[in-house]
Amino acid sequence: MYRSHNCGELTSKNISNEVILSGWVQKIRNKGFIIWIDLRDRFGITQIIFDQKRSSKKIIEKAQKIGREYVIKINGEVIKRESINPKMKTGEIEVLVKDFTVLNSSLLPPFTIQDNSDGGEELRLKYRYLDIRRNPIKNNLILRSKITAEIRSFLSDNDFIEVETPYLIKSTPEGARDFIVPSRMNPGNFYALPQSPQTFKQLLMVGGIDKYFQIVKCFRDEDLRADRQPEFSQIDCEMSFVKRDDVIKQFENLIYNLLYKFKGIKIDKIPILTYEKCIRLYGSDKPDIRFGMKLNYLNELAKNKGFEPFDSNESIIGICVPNGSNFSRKKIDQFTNWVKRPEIAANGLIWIKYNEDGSIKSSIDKYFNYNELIKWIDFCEGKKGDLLLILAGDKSNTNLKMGLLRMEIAERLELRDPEKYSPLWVIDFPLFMWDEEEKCLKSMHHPFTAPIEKHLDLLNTDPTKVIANSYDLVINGNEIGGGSIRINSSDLQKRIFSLLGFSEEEAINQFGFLIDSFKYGAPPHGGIALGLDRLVAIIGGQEIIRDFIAFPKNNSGKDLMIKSPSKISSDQLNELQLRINPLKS
RNA sequence: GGUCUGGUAGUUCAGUUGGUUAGAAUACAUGCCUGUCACGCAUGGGGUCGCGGGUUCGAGUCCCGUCCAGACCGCCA
Repeated sequence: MYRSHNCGELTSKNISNEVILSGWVQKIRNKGFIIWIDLRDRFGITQIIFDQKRSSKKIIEKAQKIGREYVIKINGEVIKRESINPKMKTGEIEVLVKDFTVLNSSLLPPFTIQDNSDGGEELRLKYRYLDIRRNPIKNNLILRSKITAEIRSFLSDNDFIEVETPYLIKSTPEGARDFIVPSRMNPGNFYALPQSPQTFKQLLMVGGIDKYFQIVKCFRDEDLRADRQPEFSQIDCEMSFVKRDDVIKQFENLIYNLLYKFKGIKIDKIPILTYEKCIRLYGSDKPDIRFGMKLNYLNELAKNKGFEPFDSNESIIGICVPNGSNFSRKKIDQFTNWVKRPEIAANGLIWIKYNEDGSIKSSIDKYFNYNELIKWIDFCEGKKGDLLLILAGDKSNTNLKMGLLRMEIAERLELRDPEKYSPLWVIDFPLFMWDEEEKCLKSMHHPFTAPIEKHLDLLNTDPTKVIANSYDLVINGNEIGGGSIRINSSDLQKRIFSLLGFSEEEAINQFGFLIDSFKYGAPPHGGIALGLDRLVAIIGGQEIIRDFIAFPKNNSGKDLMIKSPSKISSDQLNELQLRINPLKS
């Protein structure tokens, strides 16, 4: 028997019990007359003790050879500690070791296995199996497991059934780059890994499944970010005979349940904002609404007053930074430099301090008088002590730049409270956007998204104005999920493909199975997909998803532990009838 | 594909204007310590300064190239 108890459960109730424990050596405190070892397993830490007075010489000598991260099995008696540790769950007791076995020794780990490890990111990924022994990672995985279980039970209770869809599917030009898998039995042909089970879940609706879900891996061959991995998990759902508000209501309940169960927070009804309003008020389609600092459009007040930077630009936008009037010149310059970086490429940042004493100090004092500037501050809903920051630029992107600045300021001022949760539905996205590079329309969401009913005619006259019957779920500035009511008519679907520049032949070739299925009584349907990794990270109070995934990829899409991706043998290439043809760079 | 930042002890980092034997903390080893729990004290070992080239009397430090890592932009229907 390896253990009678785990390392997290013994308390003063167990005093004088004979127990067997197995685990890893977390920490050795050798005082000479006594050796204490913190023994760790998944459930916790129990202090075990070797004592000159109470243990045999042989055991103590043997104990001297134990090292960090050795796996040992001990048996002994639970005793009350002479000095208790109130910080530990098991802090009232310790186990006096009668005998022990080294089950396995350990090399010295390359970083400390502690909550605050000294290990850097790269090293921790290379030795991920050691990193997982640490509480922060282990607890993230436990949280993920619990959230996943909760989601499964919620959806099952709501009559959803889980159906698996294939991973080896067909590559299509729409959307992100596919990961490609060569087919040995069909040389020269390739499977693609799914970016989402989109078409399959729609076919399940045609198949009468009605309410489907799947917690499913999806794959996108695009560059990584803190919140983006090439393989990621989605809570993929689809429902039949629903309208937008039915889907929103159903998943609002799910989010309510999760935040209540895991954070103890009862959220109000989730607000709904249109895409147009999001962009106008926040300069983003995934705004963080935990804090204010909304965008204000100052054209009417500030233009044509003889200040060239305003007069020569299409858009003048201000935001009020709460309690920003006491910022040093240096701090404001940091923001100016930030917006001047090539990623933002603003010309400059104008600042106006509305001091606590009612006075005003600004970078444009020479051009505007007190009364004018007060009007601007009023217009931007500023109050004494605030700082008004203004960007001027093109109509098309100045609001987006201001949106980025808004987030940067919030980040630096720590306005993004990790204990606060502000979900938001964003609706009424445009169905299409114009791709300037390829000179064609692209789907904003995906080509199976239905337009809102009253815009069906607009498809023929002005497709860029058509609003999609879609919805995104945003939490704290993170896009957690998105979905739509789908097209279920083969004619409309064909029409959309044609607007996207597909020839009839291409559309049939790539999505004929879906278009055909719609001819056999496809019910009205819609759904949503939530990013599980992001959702778990957000509930875990973070925005970096990496540590909520057991074995993630690094910034360059590599697994540093197994060293993938890697070259394959020439035999494997031959079997697949493939040849590597390096392109000149 | 682009911009920026970094690479020095097992680990995390410091290293001034280019100048003697490259440091700290932590980890590790040894010894001491009669209740530790971030134990304490003493001693000790530990370096291809990412790699290659250049400038120089002299390079961890300056220049060029390259590799690796991270953040961001593009990209991510």
